[in-house]
Amino acid sequence: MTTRNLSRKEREKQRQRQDIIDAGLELFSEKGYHNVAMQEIAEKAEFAVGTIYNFFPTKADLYETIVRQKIDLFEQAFEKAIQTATDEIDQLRNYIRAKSETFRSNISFVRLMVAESRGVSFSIKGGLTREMRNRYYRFLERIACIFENGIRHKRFKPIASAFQLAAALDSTVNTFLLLWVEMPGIHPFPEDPDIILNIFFHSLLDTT
Amino acid sequence: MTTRNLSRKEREKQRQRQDIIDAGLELFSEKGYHNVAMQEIAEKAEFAVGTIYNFFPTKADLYETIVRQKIDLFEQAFEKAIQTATDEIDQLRNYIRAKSETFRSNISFVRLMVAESRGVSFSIKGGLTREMRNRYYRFLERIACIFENGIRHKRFKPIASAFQLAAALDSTVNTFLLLWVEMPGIHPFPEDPDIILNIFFHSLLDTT
DNA sequence: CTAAGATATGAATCGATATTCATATTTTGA
DNA sequence: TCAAAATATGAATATCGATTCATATCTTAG
Repeated sequence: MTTRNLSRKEREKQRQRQDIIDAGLELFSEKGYHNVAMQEIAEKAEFAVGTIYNFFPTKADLYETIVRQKIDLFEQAFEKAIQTATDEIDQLRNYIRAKSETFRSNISFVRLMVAESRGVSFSIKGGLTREMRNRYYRFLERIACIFENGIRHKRFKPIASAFQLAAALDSTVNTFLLLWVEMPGIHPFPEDPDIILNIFFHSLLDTT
Repeated sequence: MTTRNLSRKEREKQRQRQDIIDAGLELFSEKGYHNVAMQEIAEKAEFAVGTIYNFFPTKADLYETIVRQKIDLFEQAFEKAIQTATDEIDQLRNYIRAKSETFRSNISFVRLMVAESRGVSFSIKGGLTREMRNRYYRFLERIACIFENGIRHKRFKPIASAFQLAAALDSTVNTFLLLWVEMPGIHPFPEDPDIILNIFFHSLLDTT
């Protein structure tokens, strides 16, 4: 009973913690780190300011927790997507699909990243900035591997370095997603990942 | 003599104003809008705080002025580059070259944009955000026109909508430039614009 | 049921900094 | 050279908001 009691309590604590995180995410993504007061977060999460400080030592810490949690989620989703495919083309398809799904179900986080990607709030402490950058490069390397393999397997032509191809593809996907986030009516995100991939798969030049 | 005197004075005023702008740009790009105090800008520009307020009514106003000035410069450079070419391929080449040159000679501004693109500082007043977004879309439309023409002239194949092609190309160029800004040693920006264009011009798929 | 311990509360504190304005300095025109 | 007029100065003001902590409330275990 004691353990079970503790466990219930633990779970309750986690739920509260997550409520604060959710409130923070929503507010930060709407107004940006510096334009949100702890007071507001407290109100949104239905706690007193002081209580928030029982969970997170500082505002910056709360922010970092939010970002890390989401980034972890994103990375996991992408990695899983890539592993659930055999040939390189399918890997790219899956990664685009995963990215689109994860974006769609985490729009407020995407907004947060768009709003202050590497900016201000991160540079409070230099640490998170560097960490995020490194994580992103590692991710690009991961995509680059797919191109690397594709080239080795003679499925892809080496029209650029694997890393450049990865950067080009990922930035294109990002831009399409951002266009969709900002103007869903005018720039819907293509349901079929091949619409994006075709830009790379087919030659733009008409040599007829 | 009076007019000349006034003119000298005017020029002097402009120089001072520009000094403040330059100091602001450098500091904002290093530390982000919210982490720079007017005091610092004053010191860097070798003025007293009060003097800065003789030129700019508020900190936000100074910031907006800095951003607008640079954006204008960028837009002009791109437009000129596009106009200095006849066929579509050369237009794209020139635009990439112009973008790379303008980036290279305005790194601190680029840093500023990277750091807080649409974020915090803009949202002080809602206005600048929307303006920037609209300007960017107009610019993308401008690039899309090139693709549009290329497709009409049968130089390009319609592998995606003109706007999508524009978004894909521009985001790729941006990413390459950012990689270069962050790690010039590891990811040098390709001197030859064709290295980027080839990603789009040639088919990635090896159909041999 | 009760007291010790745990937790939540939010008013008060404290630091930071944008902005103002009384004063000092410089420039102008006679 | 001199006194308006213009301009520059920076100490003082005013506001904002992160963080603290004395107090109130709730939980637990005996």
